[in-house]
Amino acid sequence: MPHEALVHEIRRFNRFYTDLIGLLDETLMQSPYTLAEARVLFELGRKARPAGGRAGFLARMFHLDLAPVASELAGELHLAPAYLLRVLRKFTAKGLAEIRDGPKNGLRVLSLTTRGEAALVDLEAATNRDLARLVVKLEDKEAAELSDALNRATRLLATAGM
Amino acid sequence: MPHEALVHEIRRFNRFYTDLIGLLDETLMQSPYTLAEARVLFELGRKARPAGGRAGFLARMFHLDLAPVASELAGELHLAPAYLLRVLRKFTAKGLAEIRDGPKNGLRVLSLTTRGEAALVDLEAATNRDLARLVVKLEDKEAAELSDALNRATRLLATAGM
DNA sequence: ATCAAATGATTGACCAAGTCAACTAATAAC
DNA sequence: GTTATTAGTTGACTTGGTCAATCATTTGAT
Repeated sequence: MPHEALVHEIRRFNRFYTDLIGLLDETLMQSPYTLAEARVLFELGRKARPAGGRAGFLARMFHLDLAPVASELAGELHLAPAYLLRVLRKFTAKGLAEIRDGPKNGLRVLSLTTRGEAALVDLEAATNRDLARLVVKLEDKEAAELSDALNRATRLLATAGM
Repeated sequence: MPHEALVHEIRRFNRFYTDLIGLLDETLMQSPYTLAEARVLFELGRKARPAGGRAGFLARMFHLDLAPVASELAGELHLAPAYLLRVLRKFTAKGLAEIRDGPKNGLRVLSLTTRGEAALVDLEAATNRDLARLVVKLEDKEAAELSDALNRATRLLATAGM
């Protein structure tokens, strides 16, 4: 099969890339958060609205509630519910996040506090700084090529995976 | 700076790719090995010669005659020496690997037993099967494109990183 | 030759990340 | 109204991984 070579290429890339992001993870470890905690923080930032926050106009109109429910987050991050809860407890204890009862009771709606958003901004700044240091050596043309390569890879792997 | 957009693209790719290999890791978790253990097994297979002293078929195939020393392996895999040793102990207990004194005494030379190589073959077969299932949906032309994209990304990230 | 750093390996004690199973609470189904 | 389901929650526990102290071998200085 002609795909066998591709399999080996992917594994080679895997080794390479895993090593690379391993370096970035180290900076993440400098932060007061576990890898899992950092992922939760990121995902909350991507999906949650602030505690006091109003839903956006469209969101209200079409009942698109983007504030994530605990189980939803657990599913997306592949975290055991019990463990996610511990992480969230830690966050609430530090005043970074809030857990409130949702409209459908029994469900819990998650949100970042202002302080949580600040923490997220800090964390993103740190990882961005690291990545920036990594790519700063690239010529503009190379940067464009890398961007293109990553997009292609994503698109192809995604169509393969679904 | 024009690189800022690239940084965000890399992070997006990171999320995507991490998720993807997360799926593959799951199959790895089905195996009796930890992720760390699996990595040690892989690396031993890539570098170690079998106990008898001749290079194993994998080593021969890739022209690697390098019997790894414990500290070397710990460095490459970024594992704490103490932890690597535990993994190796587990392997020797199961008859998968051997630890012998090297020429420079004080150093320890590692090798896979025949049984260890068999275990490695099994493990590689499993992960290859998963990857194959992933890419089988690609047209030949797409497969070539993916291969190209991964190679470009590797090259560019490598030159950036070093 | 001898003693002092230095490097690598090893061990036991320890910590914390993550799991498991049992339980509560709210909703949905019949 | 009773049962079954789904989400959440908690405490007990397992185990992956770390830390600090120790042993062993080597290297370098005097």
